Amino acid sequence: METAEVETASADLEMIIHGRSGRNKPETRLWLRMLSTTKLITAEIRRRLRAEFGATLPQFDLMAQLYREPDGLRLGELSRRTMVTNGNVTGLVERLEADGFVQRVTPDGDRRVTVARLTPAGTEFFETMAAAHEGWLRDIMADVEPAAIAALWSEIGAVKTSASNHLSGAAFE
Amino acid sequence: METAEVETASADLEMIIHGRSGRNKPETRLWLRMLSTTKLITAEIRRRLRAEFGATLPQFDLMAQLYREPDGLRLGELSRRTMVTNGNVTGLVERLEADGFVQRVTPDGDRRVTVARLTPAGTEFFETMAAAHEGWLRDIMADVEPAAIAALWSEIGAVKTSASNHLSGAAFE
DNA sequence: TGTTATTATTTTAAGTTTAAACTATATGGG
DNA sequence: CCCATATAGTTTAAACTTAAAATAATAACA
Repeated sequence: METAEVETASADLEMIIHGRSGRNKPETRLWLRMLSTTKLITAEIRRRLRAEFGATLPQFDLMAQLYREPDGLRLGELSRRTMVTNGNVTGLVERLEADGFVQRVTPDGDRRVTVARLTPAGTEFFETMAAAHEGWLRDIMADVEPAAIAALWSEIGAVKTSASNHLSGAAFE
Repeated sequence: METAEVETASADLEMIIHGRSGRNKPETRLWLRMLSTTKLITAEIRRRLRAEFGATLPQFDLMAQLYREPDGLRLGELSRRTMVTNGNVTGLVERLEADGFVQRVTPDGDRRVTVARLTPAGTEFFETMAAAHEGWLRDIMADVEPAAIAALWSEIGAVKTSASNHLSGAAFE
């Protein structure tokens, strides 16, 4: 080991801002920790999706939404539910359609609308991935007390509600 | 208002997987809520950074790391701390350098190395943004009890630790 | 019936993202 | 000195991302 250079080791995105030495307000500290934790887990799931299924995380998310709606969803609705912009959904659906997992239909009534739905192959593929996904999360959170998991779920709900009520921009309801 | 169509309203990425009706395991439920909350807040901060400062979130994150290290950081170290891939850091630093906020230097000892550091303009710019950023977070979490914020910080720490200990891929320590 | 506005989706431009391949250095033996 | 190997960054290809502009179709209504 070299000289000084204390080495923070695990990617620390935390204690980033303000006082130049990490004296942040509680809200900022919490946010940085939420963000880094989410990034960590997201990266892990992304890696596994790719390695085991050759799929990307946004594809998985999109298919997850369609899985719950056997009749399919309009692209706009899909956009809201996945929290992905409109234009983005277009591309995602295109690629998934090319892979044979999703199908696009324009209903009779309104020709502006496009409805996307899973094909049988897409349904089967998603079910396999979803089962694995669930196992990964159990694994990733294996060292967390069940009580803490429940508590977190509810407390994060409060954060989500507060955030929803203080949005500036494009956020309805 | 049309017909039935219950309207989940706020973008629900939650209750996505498994049972086709939202009967997920606690770990999955927690994960989906963490993810959607993080996405919500991230989008809000991104919007405000862009609107008020014309900056992007990754740029802000990168500058935040450099701010803490007046002597600058090697690009590889910067990559680890921001949790952004190597190649990505290259582009980010390039653009920030073009804007005059960051400066690149190759030290004498090892010509493979590039160290990035904030310019005076970059430091000043970041300080302004950081102050606003802190205020936004206080605003966003305004309805959350201080005690809950503290509890969350510690419990999410447990999740982060557990996740760190169950990584499959490229994650050292 | 013609606007005018609204809604649904696509396109565009710029930026971010990843993983993998590539280019220089450095370093450590023979 | 030469070669194998490791290290630091950059480049590349494909995908994702956003915000904003552009299309297209429908609805509203004077």
